[in-house]
Amino acid sequence: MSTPENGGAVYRRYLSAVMLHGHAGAKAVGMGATDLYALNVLGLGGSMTPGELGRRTGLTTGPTTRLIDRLEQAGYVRRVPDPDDRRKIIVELVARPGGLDEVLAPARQKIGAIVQGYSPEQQAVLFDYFARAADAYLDATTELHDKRA
Amino acid sequence: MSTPENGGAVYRRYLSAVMLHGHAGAKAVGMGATDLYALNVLGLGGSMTPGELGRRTGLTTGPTTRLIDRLEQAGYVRRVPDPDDRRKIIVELVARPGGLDEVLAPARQKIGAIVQGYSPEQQAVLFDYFARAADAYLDATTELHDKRA
DNA sequence: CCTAACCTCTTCCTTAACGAAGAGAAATCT
DNA sequence: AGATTTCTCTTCGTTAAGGAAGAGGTTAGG
Repeated sequence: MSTPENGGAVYRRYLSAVMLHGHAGAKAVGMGATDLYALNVLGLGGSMTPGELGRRTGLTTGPTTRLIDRLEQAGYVRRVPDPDDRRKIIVELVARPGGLDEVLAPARQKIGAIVQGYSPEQQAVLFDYFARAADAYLDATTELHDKRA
Repeated sequence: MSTPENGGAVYRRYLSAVMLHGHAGAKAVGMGATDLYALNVLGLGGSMTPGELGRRTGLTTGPTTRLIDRLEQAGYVRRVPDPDDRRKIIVELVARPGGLDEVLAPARQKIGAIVQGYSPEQQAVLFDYFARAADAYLDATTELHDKRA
């Protein structure tokens, strides 16, 4: 069993496994790395314009258009006109049968089973951690992004 | 605060944040997606031959050679001759100052601080979860990989 | 021994993705 | 109203990455 003493190693292994799994899933549905990245950006940031998506993915306008083309053609995303500004377009996620979400679902079920093996109090600790850690990672990611600019 | 009721959403957000952060870090040090993937494979599986690495990354021999070339030139990896079989080469990870690990370190420190905010019993729950979840993800990744073959 | 199998690397070709620059359409400002 | 700014999209050229096929060196089996 793992203890806080070897926590660093345990955590690193966990992170690697998560990243590996995400990447493998993307590959299994024939998706490139930038596409997966963009999907995560949309999942976290909600619907946004191509310009905003390009900014957050670090792409210029040309590749951004084609990134959205790919995602739209694959059915992950939809282009919706902005009612307030007719120059703009809003890119929004779309539930896609047979898509990445379904490919990744088996793993999430396993995780769900693991989590349910804990007591309610323990589960509360886990979910509290998830929420806090997500914020920390998003902060750190923003810093990474700023450093590049 | 998060509760098990909205646990699915919380967890998805957490996963997206982790993946986003890894990808952003890789980009910040000028590393492609496959390179990051290979680094994770090596971190999880330990040193291995180019053939094995190629198999696990889903690459043929040509791109595998150049993948290792890139990683070696960037200082993340080292080629060592296999003492038992002189046809073989062993690729092993190398600690790299200024590399991906250091770029990602600030986030890990934040995570460390979060974890230390919990009681010892709660920390034990977290580390237990990390270990179990890593196994689950690795299993699921293997299944993904097999499905493609 | 000497042939067959194995492992890595090299070479050539194709494909995919990105950046830069500019066109077209719509909103904002004077 | 007219000019400027702001979006998105298109096009062109470049670069990076992957697949296929074969060469060179090494081990294993007849």
